[in-house]
Amino acid sequence: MEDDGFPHRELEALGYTAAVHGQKTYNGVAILSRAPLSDVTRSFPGDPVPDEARVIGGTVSAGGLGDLRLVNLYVINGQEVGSDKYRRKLDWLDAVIRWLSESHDPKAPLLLVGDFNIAPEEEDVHDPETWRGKVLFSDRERERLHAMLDWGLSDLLRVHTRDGGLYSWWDYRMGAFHRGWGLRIDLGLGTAPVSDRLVDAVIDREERKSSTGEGKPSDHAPVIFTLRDA
DNA sequence: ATGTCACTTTACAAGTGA
Repeated sequence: MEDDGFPHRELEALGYTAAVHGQKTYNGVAILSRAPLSDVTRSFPGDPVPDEARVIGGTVSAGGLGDLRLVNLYVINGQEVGSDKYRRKLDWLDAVIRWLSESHDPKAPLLLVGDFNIAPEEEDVHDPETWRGKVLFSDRERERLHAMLDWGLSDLLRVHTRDGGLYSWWDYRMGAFHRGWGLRIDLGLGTAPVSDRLVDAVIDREERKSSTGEGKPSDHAPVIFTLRDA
């Protein structure tokens, strides 16, 4: 939705403050916080597509944790390897990596979350042989993700487990959820001050079931990270 | 590997992008 339609009042009644960067149809990101939120930024310097609402950042002042810089990304999907959109995805990821290294400190608490539209490793894909070389799992996309990790981030779900089958997205088509055809493309990446405080990382697969809620689930499931106070 | 879904337009179906 566009920013004008966002239900700020309803969320405030539930104790949340929200920073939004919305757009009709596709794109749109937000941060909801129960702790004070400041220094909200939208898009980023060097963004090749600044008119697409794909990035929002904010500083969460969460009591004992101290100030945490939170960045929420909606990475370009890329459609198909070899397409113009795929090329645009790689270029956009390169710009994000440049922005990270030029404007952030790997020693400071930074949490990068969102729909990365990239499955990092084989255990994050239900059938690596089917997905090898395909969009969401191609080598060039995964290289970009590894460049982010090499800069100084940890894939938070992987801090405490190497288990496979921990997926966050299942295609609506082909009964993919029922057949277990999932991918882990929704990630949380944290610098050392964040990963050091990670208590737990879980994916709430229940939310993907059509028996949950109003029966119209998203194709993504929530990914939940719990951090302890400093 | 494409069996769905939500959204758009000059709309009352068909294309698009995920």
